[in-house]
This record gives sequence, C-alpha cells and structure tokens, in this order.
Amino acid sequence: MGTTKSEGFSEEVNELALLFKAMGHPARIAIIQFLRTQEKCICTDLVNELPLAQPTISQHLKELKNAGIIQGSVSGTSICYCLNLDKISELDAFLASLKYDQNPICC
Amino acid sequence: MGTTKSEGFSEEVNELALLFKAMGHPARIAIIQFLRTQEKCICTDLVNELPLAQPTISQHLKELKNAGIIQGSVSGTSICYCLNLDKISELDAFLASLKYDQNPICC
DNA sequence: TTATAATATCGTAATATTGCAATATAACAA
DNA sequence: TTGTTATATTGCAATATTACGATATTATAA
Repeated sequence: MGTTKSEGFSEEVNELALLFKAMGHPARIAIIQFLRTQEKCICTDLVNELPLAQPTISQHLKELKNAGIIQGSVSGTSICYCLNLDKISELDAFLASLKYDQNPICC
Repeated sequence: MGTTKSEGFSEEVNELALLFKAMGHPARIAIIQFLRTQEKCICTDLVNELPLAQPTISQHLKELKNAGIIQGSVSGTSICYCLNLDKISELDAFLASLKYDQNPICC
C-alpha cells in the first residue's frame, strides 16, 4: 500500500489523474501562473519569486516537465520554460465535458 | 518535511492546488466520470464498478467531498452523490485563462 | 585556465497518502 | 427485536511526497 492502484482503470483515467496530480501543489500552480505572465520565460526568477529553495523548485519543474505540462529548452546557461498548451487543453476539455454532460435532475 | 509549504503562496494558488490535488488520483477521476454518466447518482455501484474495496472508495469520496468537488445527500440507507459544477468551473476557468493569456513568442 | 552563474542531482529526515481488514453506525425490513 | 444493506471510521503497514543542504554539472566570462 501507499502505492496508487492504476490497474483496473482505463488509460484515459490514469493519464488524467497524473496530469491533475502534477498540478496539485501550490508551488507548481505558482510556477504555471508565473510562466503565464512572464514576457520571457527564463526561470531563475522563480527562485526569487517563490518561497522555496532552488533544489525544491528544480524538483517541481521536473515534475511538471515529466507530466508534459511545461517544456524547457536550453538557452546558454539558463533554461527557457514554457507551458504546453496541448496538455492543458486535455484537462480543460475533460472539465468542460463535465459541465455539459451532467444530468440536471440530481441531488 | 513531507509537508507541503503553503505559506508564501496566495490564497488563490493554495485553493487551486487543493482542488487539483483532490482530482489527482485514478479512483477519484473514475468516480467523477461515473457520476457524470449515471442516470441516478446513487453510489453503491461504485464498489462494483471500481477495482477497490469499499472502505477505500468511501475514503476517496470523502476527499472529493472535502474539496467541494462532489456533494452528497442522504436518501434512506444510501447516499446520493453528485458533482458540484461550481468548483469544476473554477478549475476550468483557470485552465482556460492559461490558454488565452500566454505569450505567443516562447520556446 | 579559473571563476561564476544557472540548474540538476543525491541523500535524507519528516510527513502524507494509499489500501484494506475489521469494525462501527444508521436506516429500514421481517 | 433481529437481520440486512449501505456507508463510515479506525488502525496500520507499505510506499510516496516534500523540502533542503551539499554537491555535481554545464556554459560562458574573465
């Protein structure tokens, strides 16, 4: 136990869960918000912006990248991160579908 | 450590993170999908539908309810759960905003 | 080459999450 | 009352996550 059970759930369900999980942390939401509002997406600034140490931020960036929510491209000594709108659209589509499919006579 | 640091992040960021976190598990996504497609939202069926034991499902329902993503109303011996579209709209609005605000010249 | 700046990785302690058996509770039926 | 059905709670073992200091890596600058 302690392990999340993924067998018995559809691919789609597991994929969505991983994406939502990757967003389920304040630092990672803050990173996403920061990337949205930045002119340039170079990211040492996150270390000054967020109340977390550099290794911790690096770790959160890695998780977002693994989930495919952000992309990073090397640019000299620094790395340019940005949002991957495709993944974000997947989540958005799922949530939007909930709003329309739902049975009106409930609870 | 092990504890998520929430001080230093805005209320909004923390709230969004909690909502996403609540959805970051296959069982909880499956529950949400099930509620969407059911005629009636009575939920013993989840125990037959999902590959998890009854106490585990009960626990996941509780987490979704605590996050405000679903609501439950007692109906005799059983409980009628349904989606709370307001919360879902909050998440949806956040994701949708990412798609429009983003800087087009990036990475 | 040596320094510096930006980022990543490792190791680890503290805490959280997950899943389930056992058990409790609560509403109704016989 | 006794049983039955639906759900919740408790307790616990296994595992995952979080945060960070120390240290590595990598690219450029001096």
